[in-house]
Amino acid sequence: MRPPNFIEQIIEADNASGKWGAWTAADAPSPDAVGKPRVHTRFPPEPNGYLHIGHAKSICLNSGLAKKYGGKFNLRFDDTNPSKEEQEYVDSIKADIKWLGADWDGPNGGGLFFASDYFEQMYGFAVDLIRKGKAYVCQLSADEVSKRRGTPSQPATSPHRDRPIEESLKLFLEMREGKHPNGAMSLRAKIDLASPNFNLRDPVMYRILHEHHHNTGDKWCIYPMYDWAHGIEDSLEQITHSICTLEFEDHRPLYDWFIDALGAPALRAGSGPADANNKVWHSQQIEFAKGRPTYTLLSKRNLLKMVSDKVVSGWDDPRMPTVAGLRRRGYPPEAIRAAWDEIGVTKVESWIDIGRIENAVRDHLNKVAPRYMAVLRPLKVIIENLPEGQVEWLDCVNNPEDPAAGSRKVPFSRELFIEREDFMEVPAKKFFRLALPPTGQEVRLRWAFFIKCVGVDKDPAGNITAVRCTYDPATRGGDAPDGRKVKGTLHWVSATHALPAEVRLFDRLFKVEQPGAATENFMDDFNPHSLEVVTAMLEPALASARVGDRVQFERNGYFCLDRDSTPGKPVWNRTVTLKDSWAKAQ
RNA sequence: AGGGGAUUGGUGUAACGGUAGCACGAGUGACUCUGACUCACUUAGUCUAGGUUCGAAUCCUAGAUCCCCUGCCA
Repeated sequence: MRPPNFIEQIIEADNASGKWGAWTAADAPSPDAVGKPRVHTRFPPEPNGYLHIGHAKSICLNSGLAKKYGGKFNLRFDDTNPSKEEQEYVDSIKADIKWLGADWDGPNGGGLFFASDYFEQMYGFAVDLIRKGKAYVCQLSADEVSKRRGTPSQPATSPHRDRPIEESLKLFLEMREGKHPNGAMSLRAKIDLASPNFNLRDPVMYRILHEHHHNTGDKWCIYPMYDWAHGIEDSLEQITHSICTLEFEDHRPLYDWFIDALGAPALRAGSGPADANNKVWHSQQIEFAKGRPTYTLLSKRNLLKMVSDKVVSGWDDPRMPTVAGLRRRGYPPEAIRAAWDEIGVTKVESWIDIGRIENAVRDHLNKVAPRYMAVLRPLKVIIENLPEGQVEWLDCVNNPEDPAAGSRKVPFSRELFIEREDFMEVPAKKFFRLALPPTGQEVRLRWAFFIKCVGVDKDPAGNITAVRCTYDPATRGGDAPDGRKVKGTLHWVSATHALPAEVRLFDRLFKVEQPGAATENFMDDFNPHSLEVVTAMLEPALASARVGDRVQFERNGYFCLDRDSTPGKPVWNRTVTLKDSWAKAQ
């Protein structure tokens, strides 16, 4: 068991002290959770883009915590800015999260929410704050607010700060009623114009935006800002631990200020549930560091540029670090979850070796992916002592790691394909595969027969067109009755039964670990060879594969049937290669 | 400049005043009907300088380096 991370330590301390109270029969995630300490997390995406592997960290963290501590996990769309948000993103985010296995409506699900569902309550809370003298309507333009922001040593200013409460109330109502154009005024919290933390210099709570909202339509023309809205959303959903990334650390005083301003004066950060003394549920904001995978870009701007410049085929291009891309590439959600769990959660900003994530993919697929034989770069082999037309159907083990996976029949005939790189006329040192005599040794064709090379055919240009071999019928199944051993085992496909297929071999999108670090322009580091397309020969059993199926092509890697496949024209994506110590040694 | 954070092998992490450990990577070997998987061994670390202490990654002082903050974005 890995040791608890710092967030888990906080939760365990809270559970021990009873800070958040216990689940009641009315709201427990399950009957046996009643009376147990509350742990309630959420993932609050803004629906303005596609989810990527970095978001997956937060999703796994938050939903994993709910599961681990028998609590609840909410999916909540933080849809407070209609000018950037669209229904399309709501749908894709839901699909991605579901696929990742974060159960907002499963056993530890707390439900699906929208910040926009709280707009009316937020408005009421804002009026409360104005009445308490803690917020005011400011008629400075955005530009002027910015100019008057001050410096670390000079406080900000606003001429409207001491406006009478009644006047702010009236103007705020007019804002809501649409009597003023965008930017004419805003509602600001009255906090501290001289604070060294600029977030506290009377931050804007509401701005005027005459825009259509994907959820509330045209009901509103004022929209709450993140800092004002987020704590309320957490509070209304009785979130216990509000987990966000490091850049919100200096927003925490503001998060706490707003909740305190609404509740009892004695509230402190993470003070817990509402009770007689606490009018407002005060969630605890906790910040953790994002993880940046090497050879990868995650910023929305940069991903968008790759999509619009068409250097990738779209947001779900299998080379993209988006959840949709990874899914299409064949990454199993279990592997993504395992990878982030192994990597851990801290406040240290770090680079994540992309190889770790790939390893997690191999690790999972090794256990579950059925094996097949497919030749990526075919070289013809002719078995001279096997008569034309004769077909041997051989039993092949589907998954040596999983006896329950059973076996299948694979045809063996006079003409076969093997991998080009599995043959050398003159074998290199420690090359255990097929080679010309006298140095060439006997090799095994997997689950089939031992074969020996007896010659090669070449075209006039000297290119090898076929390798001539003989087989030993006594080695049927792949073992010699006399006990002799071979050093190499090759995968193969019967040429007459082979299924041609397009196979897309992906490599990293960038040539360097930290794209853009050297020249500011990340496209300087773009890897022009990140996609290679080959026509491979597959064993016939693969004909029944369905889109999304994940299999191992023996000795080649893990592959996933792409949605571009059409009947008779399959397209396979290489998810990840197998480790290859032979290639590495070369 | 001011404010908020961070710093342990190549990478990611653990330690909560008491033996610096784990995982990944890398290297070597064993095994093998996938040069995969698995197994064994090896490799390498507390940002710096002082101080407190029997004892410091941990506490104190000073410094260094890196990240974030002056949107009516989230």
